[in-house]
Amino acid sequence: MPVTIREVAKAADVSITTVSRALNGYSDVSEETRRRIMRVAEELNYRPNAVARSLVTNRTRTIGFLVSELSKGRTGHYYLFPILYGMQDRLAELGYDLILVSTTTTRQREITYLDFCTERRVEGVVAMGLRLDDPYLHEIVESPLPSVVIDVPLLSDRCGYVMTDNVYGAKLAVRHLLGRGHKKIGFVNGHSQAAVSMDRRRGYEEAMVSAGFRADQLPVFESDFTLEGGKQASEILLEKHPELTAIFYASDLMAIGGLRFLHERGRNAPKDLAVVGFDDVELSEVVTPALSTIRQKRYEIGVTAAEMLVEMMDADGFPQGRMLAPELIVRASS
Amino acid sequence: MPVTIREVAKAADVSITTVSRALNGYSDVSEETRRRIMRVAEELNYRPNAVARSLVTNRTRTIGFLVSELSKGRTGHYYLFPILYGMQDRLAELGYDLILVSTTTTRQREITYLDFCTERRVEGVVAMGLRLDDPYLHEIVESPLPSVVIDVPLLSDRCGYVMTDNVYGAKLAVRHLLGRGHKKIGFVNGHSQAAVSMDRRRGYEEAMVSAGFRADQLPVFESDFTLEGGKQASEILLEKHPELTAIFYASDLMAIGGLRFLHERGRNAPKDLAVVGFDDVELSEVVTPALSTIRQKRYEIGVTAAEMLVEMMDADGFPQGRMLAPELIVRASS
DNA sequence: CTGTTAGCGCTTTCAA
DNA sequence: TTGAAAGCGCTAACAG
Repeated sequence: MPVTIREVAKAADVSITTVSRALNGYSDVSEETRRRIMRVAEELNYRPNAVARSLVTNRTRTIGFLVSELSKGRTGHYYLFPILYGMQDRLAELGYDLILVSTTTTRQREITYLDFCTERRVEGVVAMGLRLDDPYLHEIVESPLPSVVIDVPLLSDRCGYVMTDNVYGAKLAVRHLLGRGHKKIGFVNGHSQAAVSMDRRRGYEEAMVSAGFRADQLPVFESDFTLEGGKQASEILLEKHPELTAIFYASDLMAIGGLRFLHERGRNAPKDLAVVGFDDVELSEVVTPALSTIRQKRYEIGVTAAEMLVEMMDADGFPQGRMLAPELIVRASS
Repeated sequence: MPVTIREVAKAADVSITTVSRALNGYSDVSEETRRRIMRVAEELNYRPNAVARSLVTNRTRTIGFLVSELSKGRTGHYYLFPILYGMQDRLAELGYDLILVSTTTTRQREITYLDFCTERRVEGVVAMGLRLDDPYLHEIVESPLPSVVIDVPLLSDRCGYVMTDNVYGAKLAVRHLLGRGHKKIGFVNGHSQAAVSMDRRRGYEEAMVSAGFRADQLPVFESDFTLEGGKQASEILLEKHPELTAIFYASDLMAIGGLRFLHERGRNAPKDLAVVGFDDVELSEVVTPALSTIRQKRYEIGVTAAEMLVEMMDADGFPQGRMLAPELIVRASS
């Protein structure tokens, strides 16, 4: 059993109250006593029991991290890791820890998201990977628990969001292709239940319309964000629109699927088709040809989510929606 | 503020003890009382405070999850996600939750792994991504806290491990290639500070020696597990040993790098070079040509780690080393 | 079968 | 500048 505050007090010959004050940096302790207590605590290797402290302060400094249904073989984790790291790093600095909120709550009794957080006295939640038709989405957004969702622009009383400015990102991609002289630019979108899909489509359409194309005649195909999906989408889209000289994909994985499709047909990017993706996952830099893409600042998204949440919790800040600027990365594929 | 047990007791007109007993499923409560209490608890939407419970039971049902230095742009997360899911799923069933143990402990004051776990009263730890020269490794293995490490065969008083039988896996790969008629089989290994590298090399060597080759003349090159590393390794190894007709890579990512190298040179697997990887990450199925590989049962590794740890914690089981059998997956690249 | 009592380890009034 | 005492919400003897 670990050392308790009582043992430290006894060894330092003071009351536990004084130990508590000394160790928590209160000013009303004489320097001499403080030093003695610190020394004793050190010698005994004392570690305050966070559980006991939480019970009295009513603060657990615990943040829930929820990734929806990711266990089901989704490929989304190629995208989310840097976000997680950004969150974790910043939260550690701010003195918070992350606990994973299981979505496959197969515990003895079924337990909801909010029940879990209530029992554990989780102070706030960051959620990602949520589809618009995800049953959790509503629960999280409407819950009184402070929360931040990634990539879903829903604001409520206690829920903010962080995401990339996808409309702008898509425009960057299209303008880049237009600038390269392309006129026939297709778009392979992600599934319709992702909020980002709508924005990326809008960005694509607006940029194309600005360039003089008719919105209702744009070559668009809806896929599912995966590599395989991107491959199939490319085939279908190019069959229907053989005149295309460029395709913008709403994810790197789909774009890589496109590259693969081309390769299988003995064709190549950027010669036969210019290819631009979205996300800038690690893979994009190393595929052949290296993939041009719209970089999302994923680590920063994580950091921002962390700070926003803590501000809601600690400083009574109200929920905000924050858009981070993406960045065009030109590589070999376009 | 959430509802407390006291309020439930008052509303149900019993003592808090009885409420506790009823809700925790003790038998010494009359059916009628129990039902009444359950109903009241339900109505009030009562959720027991896990913090308070932990303080008295001295159990937090919290497991630490440590991934070493993964934030530093490592590509290891392609591998580890399914392990995490396996753990999380099984631990949820067993009534435990995962808390992330930050390795970049930039908190106000520096705090070690063990300090963190002590303060949070973490009951056990699963660690992965540990290099043999990782400073955490020693600390974890020697710590009195029950722990399980993934992919490092170090056993101690309180630390067990789970990993794939890498020697066997490598042998499967080599035998497969031998069976296809290959005689000149090279090996691209991961970095030397990974325990799995040693085993995979041993498996390769033993299989080759069994087939009549001399151990000291085998074409081996040490790389770093990454795609880019695998690409470079392929170039170097093939330059030095142009006679090779097959290469076995110690990771899928490196093998994919190999495929890419071939492609850039206008050559192809399996015609010009048979390629086999290790891990069976999601990507391997969708690259072209689809990658033959040694499948690690990653979800099962996670499940096993969870069960082993819980057995150490709950049932006073002693630490074990567990090897899971890998599986040869033959696809197009060989 | 139920209630009383005594803590778990800590923080926080309130007095001294 | 220090200590005594109360109590956070719960479980667990021990009586009755």
